[in-house]
Amino acid sequence: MEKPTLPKGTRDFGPAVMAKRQFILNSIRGVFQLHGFQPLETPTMENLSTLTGKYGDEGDQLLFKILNSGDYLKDVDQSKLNTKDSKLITSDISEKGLRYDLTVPFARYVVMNRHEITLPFKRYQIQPVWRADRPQKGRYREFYQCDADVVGTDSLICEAEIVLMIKSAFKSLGITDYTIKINHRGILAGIAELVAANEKESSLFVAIDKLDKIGEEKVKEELRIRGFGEKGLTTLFEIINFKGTTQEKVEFLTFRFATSEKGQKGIADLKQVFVLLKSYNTTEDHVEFDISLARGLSYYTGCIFEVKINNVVIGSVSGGGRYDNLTQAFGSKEKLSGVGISFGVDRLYDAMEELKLFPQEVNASSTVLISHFDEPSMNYGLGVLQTLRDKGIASEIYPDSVKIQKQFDYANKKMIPYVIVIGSEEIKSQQLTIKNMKTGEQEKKSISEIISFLTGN
RNA sequence: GUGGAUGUAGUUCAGUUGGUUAGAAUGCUAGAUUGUGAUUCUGGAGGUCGCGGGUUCGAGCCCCGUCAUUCACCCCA
Repeated sequence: MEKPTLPKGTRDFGPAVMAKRQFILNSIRGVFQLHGFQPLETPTMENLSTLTGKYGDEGDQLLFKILNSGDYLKDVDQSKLNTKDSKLITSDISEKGLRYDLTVPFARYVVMNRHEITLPFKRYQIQPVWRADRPQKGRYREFYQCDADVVGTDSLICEAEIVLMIKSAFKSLGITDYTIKINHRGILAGIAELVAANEKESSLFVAIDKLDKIGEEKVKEELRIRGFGEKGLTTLFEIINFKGTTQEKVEFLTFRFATSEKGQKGIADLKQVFVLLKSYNTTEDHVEFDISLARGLSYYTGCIFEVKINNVVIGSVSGGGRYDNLTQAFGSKEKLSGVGISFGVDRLYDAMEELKLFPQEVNASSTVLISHFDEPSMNYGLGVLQTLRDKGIASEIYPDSVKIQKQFDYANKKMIPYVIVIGSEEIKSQQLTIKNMKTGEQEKKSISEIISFLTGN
């Protein structure tokens, strides 16, 4: 028989992995709720018309499309079929696709439910998304995103709170060595004006975003190929190579952007965000104003964020920014500004695994296993089991009458810290043996003593 | 979409210039112990060497194809 396999880029999550994933998910969910965000879920599939055109040409190609049900070729024009050009007929044979991110479905939801949403609307969403690219390290075809977005306000308090939420989430995850990079599309636009990028803005942004990865020379090389002149390149690197404190960068750019309206706006926004952070009584630790941060998604218009964990070779674990026009793509006449952040659970997992940051406890399943020497003691154990569960102690009984070694092995494998041993002596004396599986120590206690021992009361 | 690497036991891997019956560790399983494990000892099961073809007297090893996994590019969480 053929061995079953998984589709490329997808994974099963066994109990040990799930325990750790849920630790991450619960931590992030807790942070979102603490900051006043409410949950939202949207369908796995969306109409293709909802998804296409929102992520650029590259993004459209990475959409998973769902074949129409039934006789999907029936109504396709024969001449189109004869061309054998699959792009021509995709719109005829597929009208649904899997969601590519959580922001676009959220925008769709806001437009559809505008009448019952109170602005500003703060929602969080934790669901898998799908992308049809080729998997590699830290890149999957199915992965989870944890998004928190606010729509309906231009307030930069939202930007500041994004920084706070990132800090708070990383604190509860135990990640200490990381950098929140922050920049502004206005600043990038200002740079583009200065180097006369004109129509080539996006290739300029893509190239400078790679600066810390491939280095100055390679970026220059790429930009020359894209048709940028030496004069522009000199100006560009004068700006993005500027080193200094946030304060110094702001002053430097204010000077350079004297004639750029967009650039000035970017500086003013960022300045304000840093002022607000101060009002929150938080430090600027981990926060870095990075002039070369660009981010690919074209819908960002204001501040942009990206979070990297240091000393781990993995892409960014979190990213986000402000977008002014997203709901307009769905025919909203009202201009709703939104700003959001997304955590990539799978990358956080990989990074935390590599840095050995998962607490030992997350693996524990039950607290107690009830083991027994014979059938009468197994039956007696059932009553004990129920008593423990009534007190909220996660517990289980070994369901077969087998030798004690096997029951202990089971407890060890499931990392159950305590085993209660029941035999004829225990039944007679009403004193059960409780064993600490780590130290091997054991003592006899009554059920009520065991309960107060395990619950710590 | 483009390029590289790797496919041998459940798992991690050895396997000589191509030579007889493909090994180890670990895990699994049964027993030294009829009330005590992770750390003793002994036995047992488990492999169409990814798949298909070719070269050869002979292929796990060489050649071609194919599939899978993985890394990088593009792009992205």
